Amino acid sequence: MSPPRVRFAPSPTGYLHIGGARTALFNWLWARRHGGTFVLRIEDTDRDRSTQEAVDAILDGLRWLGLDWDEGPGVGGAHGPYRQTERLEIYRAHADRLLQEGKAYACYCTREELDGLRKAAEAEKRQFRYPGTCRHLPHDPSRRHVVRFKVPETGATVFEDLVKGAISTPHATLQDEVILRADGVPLYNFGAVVDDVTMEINLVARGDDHVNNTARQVLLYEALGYPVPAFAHLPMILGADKARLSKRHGATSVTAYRDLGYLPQAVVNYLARLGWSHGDQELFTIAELVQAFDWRQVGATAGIFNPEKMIWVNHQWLRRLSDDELARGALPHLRAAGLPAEDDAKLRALLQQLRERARTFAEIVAQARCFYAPVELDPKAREKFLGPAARPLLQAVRDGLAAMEAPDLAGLERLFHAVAGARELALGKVAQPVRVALTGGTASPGIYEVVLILGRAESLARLDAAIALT
RNA sequence: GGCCCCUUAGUCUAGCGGUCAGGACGUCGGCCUCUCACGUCGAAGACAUGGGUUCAAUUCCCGUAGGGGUCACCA
Repeated sequence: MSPPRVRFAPSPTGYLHIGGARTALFNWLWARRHGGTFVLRIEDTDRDRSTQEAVDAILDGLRWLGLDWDEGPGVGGAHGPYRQTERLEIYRAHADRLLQEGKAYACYCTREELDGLRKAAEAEKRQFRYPGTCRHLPHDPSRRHVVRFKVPETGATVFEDLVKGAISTPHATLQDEVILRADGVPLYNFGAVVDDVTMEINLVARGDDHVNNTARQVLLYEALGYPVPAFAHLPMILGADKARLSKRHGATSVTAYRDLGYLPQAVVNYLARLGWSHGDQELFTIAELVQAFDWRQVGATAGIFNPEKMIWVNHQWLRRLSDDELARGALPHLRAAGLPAEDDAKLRALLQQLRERARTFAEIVAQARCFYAPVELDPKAREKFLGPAARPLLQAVRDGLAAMEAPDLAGLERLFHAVAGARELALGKVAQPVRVALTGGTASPGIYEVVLILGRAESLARLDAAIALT
């Protein structure tokens, strides 16, 4: 088989969403696996809904995920342009050929007439189908017209889908559809086919909301006399209620996950495993994905997006980050939250503690807050741990710490054990009040680490403040 | 509604005629322990349903039910 030429062809009507990202990912993986070409094409023929901002947002999302394209906007290529609105002559030429060969015809029906017929059909609870009004009319180029493709009335078109197997569509369910508007802008099926042909795409992988378009497209390839590419239709990604994933289900844009503090390789990992598998393996590096990906392991069933699993995957990758990567990744989020963090020893020590406890950069920010901002006392924690009984304990720890010139792990351990031991208390009886005093809450890294990260002076200050409250 | 596709635990999945139906997220419990987390040990939890085919069906075929998709001068 010749090297794959695959494409991702979003229409720029919004940001890059989770489903689109997975489609792009699978295409990209296949191209990279086999040394093929990944083409990015912008399908902006819906002029009312397409925007440049959306184009930018989509490119932005793809770049963040690391899905680089070999041909397309910004990088060019031998099959450009890569925006459909810049390819109008190409569609026109192909439509003219179909017209000349009698495989398509000019249709003069107005939108209003058609809408009327549609409404009538609906009133009678009939399935609307274009009646073929203009199918045999002589062509009059001077009249405003669209171009309609002649679909066979009988028979069926069958194609072999790489993930779903043979799919058959009876022609009776099809109709002579419009392929070119009066202003020369193509409709989806025609534009996609002409582009895929001229861009030499040999495998079309897309969401399975396109299965019903495929027969029409196959018919178009055949009418145009071009080879039909292979098809792979990926099952939809659904929300927890099994409805198509939408804003109702929470964040659906890729960049939202970036802002929420997810790692791109984690998003890629999760998305890859949603609908594809490789034995029992859950965690994949990008390189492993490229090496293992195959259409045969892509499942045919729709998948439900599970935020809990994705956050787990993210945690796995977060924990595996090098110290440098972790600091570099966390810093922007810390700063964005208004915390005066620097890439210094304090941050490194903190992150070392947090990487096991926080699953996203957002959680890192939440857990780092009390190390960079004044203590926000949790009322419940205060009530339970900062009562009168805590006073002598806090005082003892405070005095012990004040007596240490350079606190270290061993010294602190001795101090806490001494304070607890002298009163025959469990260590926790001392550690918890101190924890609340230092962090404001009941959950944190180990108490010695907390003291060390805060530093002697700040710890003493917080202890004093807490003692004053008891 | 027509047509197309799909159906293993709450979720993602392994399975490709004979398995105690495996793994992962989540959930619950034990251990570890200064809290949380990590780690670790363990538990509950699935082949939608009815017919075939076969010595044997989760696996192959048909029906039913359920879910999804699609029926535009949107993509």
